[in-house]
Amino acid sequence: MSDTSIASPHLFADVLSRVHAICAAIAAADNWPVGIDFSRVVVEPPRDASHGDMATNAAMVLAKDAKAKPRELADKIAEKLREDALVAGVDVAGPGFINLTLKPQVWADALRAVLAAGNGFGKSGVGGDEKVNVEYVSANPTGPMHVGHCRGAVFGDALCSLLQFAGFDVTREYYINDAGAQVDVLARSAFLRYREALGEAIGAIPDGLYPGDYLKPVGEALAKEHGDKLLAMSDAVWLPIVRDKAIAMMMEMIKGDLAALNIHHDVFMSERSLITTGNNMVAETIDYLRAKGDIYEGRLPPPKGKPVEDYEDREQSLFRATAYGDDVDRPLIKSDGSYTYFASDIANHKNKFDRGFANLIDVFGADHGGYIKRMQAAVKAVTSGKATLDVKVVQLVNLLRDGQPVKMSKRSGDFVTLREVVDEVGSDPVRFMMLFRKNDAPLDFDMAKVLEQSKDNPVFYVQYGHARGHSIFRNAREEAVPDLPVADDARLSYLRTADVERLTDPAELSLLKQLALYPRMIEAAATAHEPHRIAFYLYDLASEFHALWTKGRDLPYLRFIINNDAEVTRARLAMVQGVVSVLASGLAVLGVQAPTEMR
RNA sequence: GCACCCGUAGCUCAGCUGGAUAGAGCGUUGCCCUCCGAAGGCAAAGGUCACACGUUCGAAUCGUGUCGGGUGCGCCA
Repeated sequence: MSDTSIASPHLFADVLSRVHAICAAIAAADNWPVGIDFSRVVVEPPRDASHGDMATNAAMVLAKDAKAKPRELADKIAEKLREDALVAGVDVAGPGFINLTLKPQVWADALRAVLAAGNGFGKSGVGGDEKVNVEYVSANPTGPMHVGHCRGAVFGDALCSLLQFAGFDVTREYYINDAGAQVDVLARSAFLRYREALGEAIGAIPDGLYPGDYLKPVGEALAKEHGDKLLAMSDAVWLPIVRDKAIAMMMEMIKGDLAALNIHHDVFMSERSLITTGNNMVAETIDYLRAKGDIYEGRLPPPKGKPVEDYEDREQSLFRATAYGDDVDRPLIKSDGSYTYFASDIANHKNKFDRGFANLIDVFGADHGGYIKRMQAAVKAVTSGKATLDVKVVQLVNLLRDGQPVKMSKRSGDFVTLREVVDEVGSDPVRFMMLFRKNDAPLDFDMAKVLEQSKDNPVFYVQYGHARGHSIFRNAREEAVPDLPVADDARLSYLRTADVERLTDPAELSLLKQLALYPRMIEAAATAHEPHRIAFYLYDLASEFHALWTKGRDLPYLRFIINNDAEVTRARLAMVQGVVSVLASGLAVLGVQAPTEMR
C-alpha cells in the first residue's frame, strides 16, 4: 500500500487501488480461494454527503467468495484503511459499506493536482492508445445538412474528443453513400440545373428530383466547365460526369456545414471507391463470407407490416445474419445485379478492421435503429468476432422557437438546414444543447431559449461560470493581487504557490470535491461512450461555483477577494482557477468555447 | 405480427454499468435582493421509478411477462 501523502490526480482510482491492496493482503493472510474477482469493488462518492467522502462496497462484494460475513470483513478492511495516510475516519455502515472521510489535506492536494495539470486535468490513460474508429454523420451527398443530422454530428465529434482525452487513438470517419440510386437522382437533378444555367427554361422541378436551390451552383459549374457539350451526350455518358461533379460539390458543402460546427473528419470513405478502386472490396468481402459458409442461395418470406408493392419472390444470395444474432438473413445483391447498401457497408466495416481497428463505433439516426443487429452480425462474421461494434443511436431533435415548432424552409428543399440554425444561434449553443441530453432520448432545441442569458439556459450558465472566474481574476488584479498574471500559463504557475490549505470552509471543500470527481467522470463517460455526462457534470460544477459566489454576498468572509488578507485571497483564486481550468477542459472536450467575459 | 429504443415529481430530464432515505431545472407556494458581475438567493410542497413476478445481502438499474409511446421491418440509404 502506498503511504504517500500526495493524492494522485485521479483520487478515486488511487483510493480504489489502496482498497484493492488491502483486500489482497487480507486474502493472502486468510487463505481466500484463489481467483476471486475484485473487479466489482468500486470506490464512489456516497449519495449522501453525511456518509463521508467516499464509500466502498468491497466487503459486500467479496464476502461470499471469501466465505466471510460482510460486516466482519468490512471491519477488517476498515481497520487497515485507518492506517492510510489519506484517511481521517472510517466507519462501517448498513449491510457492509465502508465509509471513508478523508483528511482535508486530500482536497488541497486535489486542487494542487488540477493546478499542476491545468486544462489537461482529467486526461486519462484508460484508452491505452488503442485504436478506435468512430463513423458519424455519413449524410448522403445529395444536399446540405439539415438539423436532423446535426445531433449525430455533434455527438460523434464530442465522443471522439472524449475518447482522445481518455487516451484512445481515435479516427473520425465519414462514409460517403455515393453508390446508390440516390446519387443518380442527384445527377439528374443537377443536369436540369445545368440546362437552366445554359439559359433553358426548366419550369418546375419534376417529382422525384431534388428541388433545392443548392444545386444551381452545380449546374453553373458544369456549364462553365463543359459549355453545352453535355447536351449532345447520351445519359450513360453524361451521368457519371455530372454525378461525380455534383457529389464533389455536395461534399464540399457538407464539409463547410460541418466546419461551421467545428467538426472535421480524418477519413472520408467513399462507398463507390470500395467497388471501383483497385480490387472490388465488396466482391472480395462477399467471396470471403461465401468461403466461410455465411452466404447461401435462398428465399426470404415477404416482409411483415407494410406491404411491399414490388415484392418478388426470388432466390438470391443471402448473408446468414441469423447465425450472428440477427432476426432474418439479409440480401446482398439486388435483382438488377448491383450490391445492396448493406453489402457495401459490410465491406466498409471489414475494411476498417483490416486497417487495424478492433474497436468500431457507428453513430446512427433513430430511423436506422433496425439496422443495428445486422451490422453487428456482419462485423462478427467478417472479423471472426475479433472486433466490437458499438452502435450509438441519436434520437430526433424537435426544433422550436419560443416553444413553437419551427416552420420548414422552402429555399433549401423542404427542411431547415444546419447552416441556418448555426448562423442564427452560433455553434456553442447547438453543440452544448445537443449533448445536454442522453443520446437515446428525444431532444427539444429552442432557438430562442438557447440565447437567453439566464440560469435557465444551461449553455449560458456553464460558459458564464468560466467567464465569472475570469471576472474574479480581473477584480482581484485591481483590488488585492495586482501581480496576478493575465496569461493562463503564468497565472496557473503563480497560483500553484498559493497556500491552498487555507481553504477550510465546508462550501469550499465541497467545491474542491466536485473538482476531484472530474477524472473519474471522464473515464466513466469514455467507457460508456456517453459524452452527455460531461455536459451534466459541467452544469453541476458551474452551479456549485455560482452558489459559492452568491454565498459571499451574505457572508463577506466567504468572498473570493479579501482585501486585507492576501494569503486567503490567493488560496481562493487558486480554487477559482481550479474551477476555471476544469470548466475549460470539459468545454473543450465538448467543442464549446470557454469565454473569458460575456458582457 | 416481429425486433430495437423509451416509460422516474404537474412539465423537461439526470441518476455515475446493482448500493444506503431516488435528484436537478422549470412551474407552484413562502421569504430574501444597497454587497467580488442580482443576466438572482434561500426554503417548502410535490414519487407505488408504468405494472407484475423473478435473480440477491441490496433493483429505477439485471431477467421474464403485461400495458403504453416512438422507430424500423428484401432489391432505400
